[in-house]
Amino acid sequence: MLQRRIDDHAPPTREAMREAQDIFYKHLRRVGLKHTEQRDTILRTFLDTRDHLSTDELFRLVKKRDAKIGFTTVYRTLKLLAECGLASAVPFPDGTARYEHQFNRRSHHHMVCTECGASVEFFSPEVGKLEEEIGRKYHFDATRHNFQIYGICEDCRKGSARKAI
Amino acid sequence: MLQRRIDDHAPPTREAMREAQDIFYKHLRRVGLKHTEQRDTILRTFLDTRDHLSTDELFRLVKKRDAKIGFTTVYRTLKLLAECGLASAVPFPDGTARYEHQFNRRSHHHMVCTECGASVEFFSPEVGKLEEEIGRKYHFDATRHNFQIYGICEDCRKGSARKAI
DNA sequence: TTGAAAATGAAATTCATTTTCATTTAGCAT
DNA sequence: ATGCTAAATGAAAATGAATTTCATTTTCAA
Repeated sequence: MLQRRIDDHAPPTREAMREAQDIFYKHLRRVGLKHTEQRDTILRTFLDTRDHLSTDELFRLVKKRDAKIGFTTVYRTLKLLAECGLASAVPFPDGTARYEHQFNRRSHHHMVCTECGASVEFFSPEVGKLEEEIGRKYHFDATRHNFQIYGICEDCRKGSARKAI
Repeated sequence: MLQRRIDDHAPPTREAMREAQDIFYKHLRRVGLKHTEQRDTILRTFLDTRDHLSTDELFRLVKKRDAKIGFTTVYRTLKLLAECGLASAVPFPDGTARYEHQFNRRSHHHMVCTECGASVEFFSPEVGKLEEEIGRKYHFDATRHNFQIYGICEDCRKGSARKAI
């Protein structure tokens, strides 16, 4: 199931898309890989989607644009995107690996509803500060963090309240 | 590989062990399940170990105490322990599900070294406060959270510095 | 244009997790 | 104590996501 995702981000501008492609192809050249149409399609599809995608979900979306692209290629491209920082894995409680785009995004975190699976983004600069502080305190060279809050969202709370009447 | 784990917690006292068993067996009775020797052995083994255990790792430890206990039983018991709050899953970057004990533990978080996989616990009451605040702000009934910092630990930093010379 | 290196995608493999099922056990009622 | 019934057990099979293999096709630099 596609994860519903609530945030306040606009879709990527043509400009941003271009920049992301640039980053991707620079990365490919750096590690001696080639520029292909499939990789292009996969990158675009990924950037056009705001949800947290599993490999399989991205694969389905990619197939709509080019039915000949295989799962394996999507899988490998997603890894490349993660390598160059355009995507990053978000651990979700359903066990599958999900990716979100990382390019041009404010540092953010997620609230995940354990009932319906919806995830709501939130922004809290404090969390970033904590990362720094704690890294310093423990002599840990902190590069990134992960913060999720689990609970029941308003909709589900109302839903089950209604049922209870 | 067993995750090295650095924290400042003492092994469980006989007292704490007893209390945990009590919680477990009350839970079993509540849901109409039975008290068995296998479950007892598994609980004890789990509590005696401070590391973050995957099901398979716990299984290996349990086998040392009673070679006849099967993987399936460990797997199912671990789920029961999670149900009654004695264990909880910690999402690790290696993809496998890992559990830690939750009984009588302060709320804590993890720093994970992306190089050697070691995890260091830290305590930060601020994180709990953030959970509350944010839940209130977004009308989200927050029940728990997850906070991990990724980076390079001091040992690995020294190690690679040495290599570079 | 051409050839070497890389990419592709279907299929096979791996591996953790979960389920099935025949057998054994716990614990309640007698 | 004894029998009974629901639950527990554990070996094996099933599942399903992640990863690898390999024969074929494509890219791109010379």
